[in-house]
Amino acid sequence: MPSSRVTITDIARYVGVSPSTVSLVLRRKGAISEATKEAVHRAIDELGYVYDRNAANLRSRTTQAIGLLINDVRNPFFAELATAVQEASEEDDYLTHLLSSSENVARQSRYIRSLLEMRVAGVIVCAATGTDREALSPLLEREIPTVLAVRPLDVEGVAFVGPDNRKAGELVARHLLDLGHSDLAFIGGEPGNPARDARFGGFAAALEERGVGLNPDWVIDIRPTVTAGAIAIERLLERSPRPTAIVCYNDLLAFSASERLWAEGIAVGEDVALTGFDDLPLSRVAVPPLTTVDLKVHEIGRRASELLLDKLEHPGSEPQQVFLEPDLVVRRTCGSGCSPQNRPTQISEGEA
Amino acid sequence: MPSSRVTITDIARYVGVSPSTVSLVLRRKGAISEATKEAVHRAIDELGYVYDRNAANLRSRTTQAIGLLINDVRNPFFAELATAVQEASEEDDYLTHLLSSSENVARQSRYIRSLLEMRVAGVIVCAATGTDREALSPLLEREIPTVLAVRPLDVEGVAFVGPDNRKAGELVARHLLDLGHSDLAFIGGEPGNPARDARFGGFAAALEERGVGLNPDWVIDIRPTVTAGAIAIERLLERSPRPTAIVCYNDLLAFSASERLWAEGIAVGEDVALTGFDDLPLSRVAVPPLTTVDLKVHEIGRRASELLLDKLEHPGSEPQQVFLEPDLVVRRTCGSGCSPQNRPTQISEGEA
DNA sequence: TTGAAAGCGCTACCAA
DNA sequence: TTGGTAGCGCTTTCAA
Repeated sequence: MPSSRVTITDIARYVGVSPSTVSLVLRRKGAISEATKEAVHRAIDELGYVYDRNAANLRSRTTQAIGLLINDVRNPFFAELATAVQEASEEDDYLTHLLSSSENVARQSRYIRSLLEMRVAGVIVCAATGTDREALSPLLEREIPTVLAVRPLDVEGVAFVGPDNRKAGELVARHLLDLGHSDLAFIGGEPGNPARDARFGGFAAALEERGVGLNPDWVIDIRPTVTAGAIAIERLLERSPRPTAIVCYNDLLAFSASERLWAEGIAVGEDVALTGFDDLPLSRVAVPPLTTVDLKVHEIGRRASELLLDKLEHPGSEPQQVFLEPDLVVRRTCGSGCSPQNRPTQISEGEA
Repeated sequence: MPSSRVTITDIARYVGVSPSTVSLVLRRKGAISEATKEAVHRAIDELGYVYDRNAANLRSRTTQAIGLLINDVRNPFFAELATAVQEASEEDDYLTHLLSSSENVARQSRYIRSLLEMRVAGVIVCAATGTDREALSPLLEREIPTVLAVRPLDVEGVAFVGPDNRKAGELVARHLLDLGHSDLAFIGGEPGNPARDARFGGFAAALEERGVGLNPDWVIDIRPTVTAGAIAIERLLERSPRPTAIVCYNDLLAFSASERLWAEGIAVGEDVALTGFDDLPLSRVAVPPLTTVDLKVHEIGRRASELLLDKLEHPGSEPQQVFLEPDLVVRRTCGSGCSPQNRPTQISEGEA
């Protein structure tokens, strides 16, 4: 069995047909008789032929591939998004090239270039923190079909799919207010980050709506690293008076906040209420299980993929902006209102 | 500015040199005068040229790309591995094509085919559960440089980089024994899974070494899903007598086990000791912070990448088997021996 | 230090 | 239902 230099021409010769016929069989195009189809496939097996996508892409000047640029695969939220995009695009026979910038804008730019050089048909982008219009211009100038996911960006005429962050902020705030809290803190994220601003905006609006004051001492801005929650809690504990409920910018941050409170002997869910945003799989098995907002990542990924593939089939359509409705998920960190169906036993999937 | 149909020939004409000269400039090869280099780069900017990697790959019959096939990006352990591989291969100017099979063997096979069609130079594989020799044969038959990572497989002559799982098992068992425990349970993973068997093997050996009996009632086999820990704990609690220490197959499993124990009113770290394997970033901020074994994922990724790239530069070298030394990380779930440097405040990176 | 020409493996296009 | 031929955009090879 010859190594990987078997070409379509070899197959053609072997079967006794023309290269174009073999190509048609390979692509399931045109009307080819069952007999030749079979013969071609047999030859492929026998000669150990492997399709050369580089040659095909070059000649056809198209690819059946999209790029997915995400800010960090290590964040479970975005890993889930990536999985959803991969699955959805696979259904339409597109391959997803997944690249993780690790929040590094320079690396992100290199990856955009790579994607361009590969001639991907389109790109889905969860932009790294600090990305500006300029950074995306290689995509926009060449009019590569692009959809922004999760992280909105101040760029005109680009499609977007993400959560309704403002609504999410309102949801937690109202829940906490309904539980009788009126001393609410908001920790994590930095002003200027659109997701943080929208969540905080919804949060603040809900307070105002109920005539509850917002204590600026209880708003802690901090870059959302895995350790940030703990630091924010430390700062918060220095304040006097202290809040009775703490809204965290995301679940990851809530975990470290929760640990810090526990370490200080403050019982989360009893002495203080705590919430996150995202609803990671891990949030169900946190101790105590975290009350949070399901941002529908999987659906975001699916919709982003659908939007992009749709754009590829039907160019020239208006760029859509999709904001998915979030769901409040009440668990144990708020002390009450816990519904029994949120018990961990109910969880059904996810290999460890 | 013309769209992406600008070719090397256009650049050549614009500058007044030949296409081969432009090609040489692009690849930083040959001896080209500074003047022409500059002129070429200017032309590239002005005409908006984008290198066509498909054409280059076709002609040169090689690629500067490797494939990374992982079983699940949603598992933070493997997300970290992916990041490490990406970073390391980037240093050698290789692009990593990251594909996550989600533990689906059929999908994994499709991805292997895609990688082959892309003509990647080599592949790193974290095999999906259930993968056999046959599944990797497309790679092996064509002698594509391959290195298995994390998950060993019963395949002759293939390079491997992973943790020393047996050692890891010994480490936790000895720690627990040192703390005075003699009633130890082992939960999660299934016999036949090499990682589980090695960890369990080391665990059992350590008990035997100290003359401590192993109660089969306290060995719970279960597929390591996110919910498995809780289920295993439920089964364990039905037994009588009960163990005083519980070793979990991995950190994710330990989280749900921990939550379940908490829900039952059993204080982890006081009433019972609990440990995991992996040392995920989240394990430091779990409540209580999880005692576990650092399997050195990042280093595994880096070494796997180095091994592969080395193989690409120097073919014909013997396939190496690298087993990295694990480190015990003592935190709070064992009740004692907690060193202050494991406080969450010490964590230094990772965007949430 | 640069150029001319051939050709990588495939698909497009037209013809039969 | 199939075949012939040109050529996608690059690199290789050899020559100047």
